[in-house]
Amino acid sequence: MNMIKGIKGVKDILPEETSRWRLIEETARRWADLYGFREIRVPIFEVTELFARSIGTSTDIVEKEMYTFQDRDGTSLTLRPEGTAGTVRAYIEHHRAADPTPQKFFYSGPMFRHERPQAGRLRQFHQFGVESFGMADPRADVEVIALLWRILSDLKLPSLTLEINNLGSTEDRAAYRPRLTEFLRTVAGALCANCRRRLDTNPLRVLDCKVPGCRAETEPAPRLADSLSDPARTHFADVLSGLDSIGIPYRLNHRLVRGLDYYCLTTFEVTSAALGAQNAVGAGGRYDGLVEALGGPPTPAVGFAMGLERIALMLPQTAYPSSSRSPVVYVAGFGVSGAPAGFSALEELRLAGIPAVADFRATSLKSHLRQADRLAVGFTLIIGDDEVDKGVGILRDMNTKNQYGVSLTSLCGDVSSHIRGS
RNA sequence: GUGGAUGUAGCUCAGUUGGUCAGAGCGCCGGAUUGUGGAUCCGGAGGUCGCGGGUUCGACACCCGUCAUCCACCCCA
Repeated sequence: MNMIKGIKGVKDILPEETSRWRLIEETARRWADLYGFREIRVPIFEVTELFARSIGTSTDIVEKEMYTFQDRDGTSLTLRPEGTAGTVRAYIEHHRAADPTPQKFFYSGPMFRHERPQAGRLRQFHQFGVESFGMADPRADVEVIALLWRILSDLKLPSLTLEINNLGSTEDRAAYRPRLTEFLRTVAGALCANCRRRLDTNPLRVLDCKVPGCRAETEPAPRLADSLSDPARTHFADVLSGLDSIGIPYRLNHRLVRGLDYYCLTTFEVTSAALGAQNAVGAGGRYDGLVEALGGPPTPAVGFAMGLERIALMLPQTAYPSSSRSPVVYVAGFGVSGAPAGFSALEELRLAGIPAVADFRATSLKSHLRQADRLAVGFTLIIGDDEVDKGVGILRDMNTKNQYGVSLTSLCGDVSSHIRGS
């Protein structure tokens, strides 16, 4: 029989790892809460066209990375490759624009992209993200960036850098693009093969190329910053001064270009030197045109997404609680009358709100105590045949080795008073 | 999609130019301790050497193919 294995690039998160995942998710939720974002849960699959229209048809994600399949009626559906599209769709569909309160959402969950797996890159991965709708004010950008920074800082992730850039308005970029393309043609011979191809498809990305030769050649390229309209400049200046005013450190990076088509004005990315090649921990930006492009009212918006497994990868060991003995009672019931009495006691403790465990494989007291030790419980309740005869169990403190008699008829009260006393 | 590295016990890994090389440590189960955990000692279970071909008297080792994993390119969170 063939072993059925997990899908390439899709990982199990085992119990040993879930505590660090909880820490990450709970930290993110707590801060999002503090900043007035409310949780939204949108489907993990949508009509394919939603992603094609929002992310951009010429992006790698849409061109070759989507998990797309046909529904029974022939409709093309896609497993979400990111969270913004679905959130925007829900925002429009439920007429949230008509709600007078701020429409600020956060989400958390799996995303799917058919890429070659490597360190920090999986086919099913998890993102936590936020979207802030309706506010064109630069303080909305700052608020979102601050939230991202606060979450990552709270998690004490090492060597973080926040990079930020101004992409200008859609019109600014349209005006800049031919100027850049014109320049790039003059140095095309010295660029890498990928960049020569990108010259036509997405010239802005050439600026973001990591090949040293390309970087050197494009150094004298005309800068987008020089083609920006006054409103775009002012907006960006206000974002930067906003970050300054609340103490968020950043670095300007005029080469920073996000991969998704919908970004405009502010774009940002937090990277860590502690990761491998895939070093982006979180990223986002403003996407003022997207809601309208998807059939909603003109709506300014900003958001970010962060990669949960990348954070899990770099979360310091000290960040989550070490395994000290927990206030759990292991019930060691053994012998012809002790085993059933132990099983009843186990349930009794649980109903009284006392965490209790047992290993039904163990038959001797020795093997029970070994399991209790492995499970790192604080106490073991020993119930053998002798105890049943006397109507008294033995509660053993696993740290001090002290043992106390507890009445089997008033078990929970006796046990909990000893637990509290320790 | 492209490249490189690696696949031997549950885990981490040895295995010398092909000739008792099917091994160690940890873990697991049991015993020493007939009802008291962690330490020590002793014993035991556990492997189609990723898979399929080929070369050879003989392959865990060499060759070819294949699959998987990891890392990098690309791209991105």
